[in-house]
Parts: sequence; structure tokens; C-alpha cells
Amino acid sequence: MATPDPGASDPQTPDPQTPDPQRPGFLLPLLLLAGFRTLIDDLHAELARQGHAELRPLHGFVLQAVGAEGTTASELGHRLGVSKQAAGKTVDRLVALGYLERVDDPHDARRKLVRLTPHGLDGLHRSAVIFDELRQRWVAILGAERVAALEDDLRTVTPANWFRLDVPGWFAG
Amino acid sequence: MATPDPGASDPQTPDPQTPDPQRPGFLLPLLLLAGFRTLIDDLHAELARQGHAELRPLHGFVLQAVGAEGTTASELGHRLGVSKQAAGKTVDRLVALGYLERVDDPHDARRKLVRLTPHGLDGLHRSAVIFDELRQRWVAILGAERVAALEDDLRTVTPANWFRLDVPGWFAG
DNA sequence: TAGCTTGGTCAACGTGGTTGACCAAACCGT
DNA sequence: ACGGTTTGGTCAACCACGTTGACCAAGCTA
Repeated sequence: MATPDPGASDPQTPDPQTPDPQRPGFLLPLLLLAGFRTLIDDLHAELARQGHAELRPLHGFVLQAVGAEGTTASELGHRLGVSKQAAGKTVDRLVALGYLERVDDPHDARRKLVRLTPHGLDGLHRSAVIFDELRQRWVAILGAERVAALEDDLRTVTPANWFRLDVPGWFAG
Repeated sequence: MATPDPGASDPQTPDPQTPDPQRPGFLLPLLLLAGFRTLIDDLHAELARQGHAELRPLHGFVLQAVGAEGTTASELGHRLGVSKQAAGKTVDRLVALGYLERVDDPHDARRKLVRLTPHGLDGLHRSAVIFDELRQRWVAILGAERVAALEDDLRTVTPANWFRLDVPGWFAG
């Protein structure tokens, strides 16, 4: 690593030229990511202001996936599209933060129910409210039709199974 | 293709079927993320088909950020919005994969230029082509005006500095 | 009862990020 | 010319989030 590498001559290009034409395809994913991250960043800035500074970007979706009724780690992994081990580790972290709790299932000694604590329920409700406010901010800027069209268009070009809408608990509370 | 989902995206239509009030704000970030990930997944499926199975989702943007002229790890971190250490580790991985190379800067013994190898250039060009094709696929589904409107709207609601358009090398080929 | 399936956990590892510390080279003001 | 500051790169430790594979206890079923 410390050995200098000879042979590199004339890497200097004082004239920054753009040889290729514009690639519009590169912008689309960036804009989608920017829109997503803008919402997420604003959400967590506001959540931190409201006493939930510990919540990481992913956690809100996990709380949403757990839902008011609770689930198991395996089912949670299925809902989130990750392995049960990954879901279990995420649950561990949220338990340590006080957002989730594990309780034994009296009907099945293998299962351990994952439930929202009051703190977790509070965070989930606040997330929903803040997301609604952020969407309203977009509506105020773009107009309701444009935002609705944006959502409709994205729903159209997105595989239907992306959201696992078949799984109960999503987007219902 | 577009499955009409009554009440899911229209806050003006009351849907007595759902117990809780609709939280439209939750859908917006998910749809944006779904659109982004759909593009990225399709890109990498196609890249793998074209001999770039090793490229991970992030790497295309890194290659784009490096650009044809090359940069340093610090500058790369600035462009990507991460620390110079993180950028350095990402460069390490891409060097190991044969997409980037490090050469000493003869004008400044501290700097180590990061440049695309021919393999990296090939991957970058293929990414650009595939992204363009994916955007064309969206245009075929939604129409050119809707896709353009979607991009315009996202640009409007996104902080201007998100893309670091001031930094040379971005989106210029 | 025997055997398969399911839910949870542990271990090892990979990727992508962070801070803090440190060093050498470059820059700059006296 | 010297000495202090800035800059570029690296190392180390750590964290979040994901993967496979192995394993075990409990439940289900032929």
C-alpha cells in the first residue's frame, strides 16, 4: 500500500469537458430517491423535536409493520421482505430503545409476540401525523391533483406486490 | 396495469371499509421508495445480464460521481455526501472489483487520483443506457408528459442542493 | 410414536456508514 | 527559511442492517 505506483503520467485535464449528451435516465432514480429522503429527513427532524430522537429512518416502517395487534419476528420479516434473523435483530434494537416488547404466546410456546409499547404507539401515531402534514406541504406547493397524479403514476409503474398489501396490518392504523 | 384502489389515494373519498382514518402521508414515501427501488432492481438485473453481476446498487452512482476525469476520495465523499473514510472504503471495494484504480497525483504527493478503469467505464456507460431504457419504459406506460411532470414536481419539492449540481461531474456523462 | 415443519436464536460474515486519531505533504504569514 | 495551519489519506473501533448456515425446541401430522 505504501509503494508508490509509477507510470501514471498526465492525469491532469485542465479543461473539464462533457463529452456525452445528457442522460435523462440518470435523473429519474435520483429524483425519486431525493423525494423519499426529503420526506424521511423532514419526518425525523420533526420526530426528534417531539421527543423521538432515537428513531432511525427505518424504524417508523417497522413500527407500522408491527401494527397495533403485534406480530412475530418471522411474520415481521415476511412483511418487510427480509429474513427472520434480520427482523429479529431489528426488533432487538427497538426493544432496547423502548419501542417494542416481546411477550410469550400462551397458545404456542415457540412464538414470541412482538408488540408496541405505549412509547412505540406514540411514535407511530406521531409519524403518521407528521407524514400527513408533509404530504399537505407538497399539496400546498404542487396542488392536490399533481400529488395525486404522482402517486397514481408511481403505483402504476411499481410492481403490485411491492407493498405487500395482502398482509394485514399495513397502512391500516 | 393500474389497479384502482378505492380510497387509498383519494382523501376526499370516504371509505367506510377501513377502520382507521386513512393516513395518506404514509403512502407517499413508500411509493417514492418503491419507484426508486424498482428502477434500481431492474437496472441491476439487466447489468447482471450484461456481465456486471458484481455491481451493487450504490456502485453505479459512485462510478457516475467519479466521472470520466477522475477525482480524489475526499472530493468523492463530498460529492456523495459521506465522509472521506466512507468514500475511501467504497473505492477500495470498487478497486478490488476492477472498476476503479488509484494513481498518484504527480502535482500533489498527498492526493491519490481515483479513476475509472475500462471495465468501470463500460459499467457506467451500460448503466446510463439501461437507465434511459427504463425511463423510456415509464414513458411508454405513462406518457412523456406525465413522466416529465413527475420529474418537475419532484424537483420542485426537493431541496435544490440535494443533487450537488454545483459539483462538476454530476449528470454530465 | 416418528418425522417433518415452524419460530427463534446464535455465529460468522459482508456492506456501508460513522468518529477519532494520526501522519505526511502542501500552503501561508511572519 | 521557518513554524503553524490546512488538506488528503489511512487505520482502528464501532454501529446499523442485511445475508447464510446451523441448530434446537415446540407443534403438527401421517
